[in-house]
Amino acid sequence: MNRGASGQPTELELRILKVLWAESPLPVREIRNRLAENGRHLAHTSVITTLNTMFEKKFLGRKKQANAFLFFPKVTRDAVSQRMLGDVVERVFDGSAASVMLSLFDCSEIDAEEARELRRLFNRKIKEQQE
Amino acid sequence: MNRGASGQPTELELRILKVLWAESPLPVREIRNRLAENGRHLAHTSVITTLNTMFEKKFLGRKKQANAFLFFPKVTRDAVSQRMLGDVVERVFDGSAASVMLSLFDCSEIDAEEARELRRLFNRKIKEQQE
DNA sequence: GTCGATCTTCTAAACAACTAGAAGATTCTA
DNA sequence: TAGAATCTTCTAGTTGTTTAGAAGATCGAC
Repeated sequence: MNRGASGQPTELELRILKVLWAESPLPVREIRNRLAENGRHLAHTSVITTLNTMFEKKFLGRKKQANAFLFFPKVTRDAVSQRMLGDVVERVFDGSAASVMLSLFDCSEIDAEEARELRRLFNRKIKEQQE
Repeated sequence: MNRGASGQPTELELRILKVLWAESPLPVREIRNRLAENGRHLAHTSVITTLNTMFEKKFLGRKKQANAFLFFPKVTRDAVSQRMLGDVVERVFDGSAASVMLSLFDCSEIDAEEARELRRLFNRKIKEQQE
């Protein structure tokens, strides 16, 4: 079993998805430019190859316009995020969401606004569970 | 750049680390048995090969006992968890821990006990930030 | 119609993860 | 000491990701 068998997008695939989540559909050249802006410089054909495998994996759709293809996402950002996070929760934290949150607490910045927002959510959840 | 350049343990490597975090040092045969108990059946030499690459990556240490090696972790569970989670937070959620928590809220079970514990942590954090 | 620009498909190289066989070394036992 | 068991190192095949060149198709300009 290869690690890629998990069905998660790879590092480059995720970058491409991010480009297309921000704006789509886009032609190859445009996607290539956005990647370059993010510091990822690739040959035109390298981008095409990756886009084609993503198309085969059903991560992307495409439609022909004139002579060129336009690509667009077939998966939502939320769905992918959930899956990738869920994968780590499962594999690394043995499925315990609470452990993940504790871990996040230690190593990341959460500003006052966010902290209040999250506390509110917990309050609601605790109330719900008391019903 | 290959995705492996991230320095994170791969799927199999993580499984092996988990075995050794639970008990160490252990000889190859024992590690192999524990993996098999978890549904991962591998040839003896496959396990050795992987252990050796993990040794080269400094994930593991080893010491000779009689004719065999005993392997033990050189990285803590907390450190690896933090790094792997941090990687996803960065790559998928653009560094926003709050987004991750919101996402966790939607898709995972958090029981009443945990919810109260987490609320308590948020309360403390909010107080700290008010100072 | 031809030339050049642009787009695609086909092919393939490099590398890492995973897998495991063959062969050599060591130790244990009879 | 001979043979069996066990352990290691060496080697190598398969697959997936990333990278990109070569060659063919298409379109616009002149």
